[in-house]
Amino acid sequence: MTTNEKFLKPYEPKEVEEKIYKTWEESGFFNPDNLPGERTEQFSIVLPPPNVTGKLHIGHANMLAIEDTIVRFQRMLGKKTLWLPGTDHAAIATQTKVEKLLAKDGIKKHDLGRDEFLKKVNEFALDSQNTIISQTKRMGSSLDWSRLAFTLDEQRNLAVKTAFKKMYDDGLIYRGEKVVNWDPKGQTVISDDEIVYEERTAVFYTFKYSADFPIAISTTRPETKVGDTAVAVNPDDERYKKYIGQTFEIADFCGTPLSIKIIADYSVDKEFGTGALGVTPAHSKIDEMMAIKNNLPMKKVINEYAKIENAGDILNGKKVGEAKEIIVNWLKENNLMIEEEETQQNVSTAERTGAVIEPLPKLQWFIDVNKKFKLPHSNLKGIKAGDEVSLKDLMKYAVESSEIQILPDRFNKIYYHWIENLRDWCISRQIWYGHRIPVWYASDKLQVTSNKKDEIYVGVDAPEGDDWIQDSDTLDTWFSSGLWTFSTLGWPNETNDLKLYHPTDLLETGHDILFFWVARMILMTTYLTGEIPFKTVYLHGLVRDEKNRKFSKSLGNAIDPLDIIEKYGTDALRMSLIVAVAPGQDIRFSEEKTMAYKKFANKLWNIARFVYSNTENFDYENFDVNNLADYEKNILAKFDDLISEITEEMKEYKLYLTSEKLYHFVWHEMADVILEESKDALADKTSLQDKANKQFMLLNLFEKVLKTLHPFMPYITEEIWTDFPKKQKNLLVVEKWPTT
RNA sequence: GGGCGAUUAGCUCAGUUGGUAGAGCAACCCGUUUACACCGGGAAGGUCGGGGGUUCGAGUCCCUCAUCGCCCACCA
Repeated sequence: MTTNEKFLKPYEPKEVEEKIYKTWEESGFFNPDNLPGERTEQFSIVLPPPNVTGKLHIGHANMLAIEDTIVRFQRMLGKKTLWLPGTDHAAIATQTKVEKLLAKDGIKKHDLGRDEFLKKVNEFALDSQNTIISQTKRMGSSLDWSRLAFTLDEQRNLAVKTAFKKMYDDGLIYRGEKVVNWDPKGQTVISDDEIVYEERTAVFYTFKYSADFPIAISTTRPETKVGDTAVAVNPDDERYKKYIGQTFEIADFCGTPLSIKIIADYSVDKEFGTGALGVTPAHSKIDEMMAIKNNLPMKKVINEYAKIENAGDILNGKKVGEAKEIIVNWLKENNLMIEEEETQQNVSTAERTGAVIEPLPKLQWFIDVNKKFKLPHSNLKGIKAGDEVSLKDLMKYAVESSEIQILPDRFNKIYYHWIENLRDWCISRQIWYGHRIPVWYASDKLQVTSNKKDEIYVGVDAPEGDDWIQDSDTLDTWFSSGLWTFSTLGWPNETNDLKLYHPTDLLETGHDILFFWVARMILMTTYLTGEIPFKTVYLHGLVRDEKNRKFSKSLGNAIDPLDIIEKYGTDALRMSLIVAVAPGQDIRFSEEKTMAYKKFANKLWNIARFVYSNTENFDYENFDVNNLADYEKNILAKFDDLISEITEEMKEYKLYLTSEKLYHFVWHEMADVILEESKDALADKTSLQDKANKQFMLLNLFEKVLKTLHPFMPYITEEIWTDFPKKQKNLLVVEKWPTT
């Protein structure tokens, strides 16, 4: 097909995208080792690994569009550019998904056993990974596939075990019996960050434990009251002062004997409820703290199935909901109920399963975020090797020192606030899919009970001898994600990649995982490598539908990016997700906007047709620029000004501004004005020199347009570039960004 | 309860360090023998949420109020 014939039809994305991506892959240029020319500066970024739970959604498309645009820009600037791909095993999410799939065939995971079940999960994960990779490619992502990583592969497992052992040896990982967030549906512990609060109306009951008990208390959870071991009052409260220190024996509280001590605590609000608080140490974190301070016994009365235990026969074995009814009725029958009042309450639910969280005391593994230790190596600003710091300190300093810059910067405050409220991170999970905790116990029983160092072996490899039993739990998925910037580069081995590409330049991700992921990466990386994980964090917003709702399967409003690509082409989709979308701001996805950029692609296509067909016998490369008239010189100079402006913007990741400016220039200046004003000369209505001047100007502008637009619209620009009249040229991917 | 964001053309949103308001879509008029109807030309549309302040000058900085939204939190 000749150049002219090709451009006679409207631009058809489907016909070029697959072909062009193949050309890019075969060129090897996505791998920084293969990039041409002398490249002394590096630019590196890791892909936030999508969960292997299924397909990509429009949010992923948004992320890929932004990152690929930045990466292509940096590569064209002449940097040794690495964008490293991977996927996340997403422990709980993936396991839950596979369990649901198996349930359709009537299969339960315990029927299969751990090994068989994991085989199924791995098959699913691999399948899902393949889908994700092919979808990612369709977005035009210039990822170095030769370095593909998975959070649960062997190399990452080595990193995880190494990190765990080091933290254990430094006393930063400990095993402790504490009140944790138990998910009765998922049958596992979850971290504080995996809790979602749901506002519900509840009844606030005010009652006495028994007729002779002097103080009334209020609660929304009467069913936990069989586990009470104290009542706390404010020490300044005149009403209750005289009881402080006394212990009351209650022979029968709904069939259960209670022993209640009256304690004093300034955290109790005199004005709230009755001004007295029933303390349930085993089933509330605040109560647990009070119990520790006052040396109160902890009485576990709710088990892992959210059923009552260790109470009287009336309640034992009852679900918490039933137990509540029984106790409420019992209180009424015995004239102990004083008041029932409706109130709004925040109920903790598990992010993944939706189950109501049951706080329970359990023996689990934690990361101590407050313990001071000596940082062995440090390239961090303001912290020397050997300085005493806590993990919290590290997380705070890294951002406070501006060594890490968060965009937009209003997220700094949110980040600091989170750190201040951060409690020890519970990292063990009672699920099968994930990194097995690298801890072995001297016997089976010890796994359930032991907290003593000499009965526990922690190591990268299993201990010698047959008697050791490995902990059956796995790690929170964010533990391995936290290592992502350096585990993907080969850590703990001292690889060349690690030296060249770490710290990475940018982390681009959604603001919804600032705590889950960004903060954990800063924690892990500063501690384990003495470096920051990345210099800049670019937080994008959530993509919502036209009615401003989140995309979800249950709403049925999910958009498959592949359908959009099918209709409008990848370049149009990318532009619609980038133009005028400020960082951190949620965006409303609109097909109309995508349509507008499909038209823009066609506009560009027709400019190509016009420029190429009007310069067919023109010798672009040997044209003497001194012959240009002021008219052309001014136009070219003006565009050069624009280029310097957008180059600076792009370096500051302001691609939402750049894309709009380029769009405006191409359509409303180049096409609407400059092309029109060139027509007379091109039709030989003026002089030969004028015609040549215009021909040169058009080609020169167009060359720069294709290059500057390439990061945003890689497919169409690369395709048009193949016909550009230059003898010496590379693929546009590795052409030099035009700067003056 | 604390923190944050938004409020700009009918709709969805940009507006970089303060210097006479921008885009897409929609709506209006005109135009089609060639780069493009996935188009062109033209016109219309905003006291930048209200009020106050700083400044020669404020969409932009400060204060205050209102509405909507988000995040965090142990009032049991």
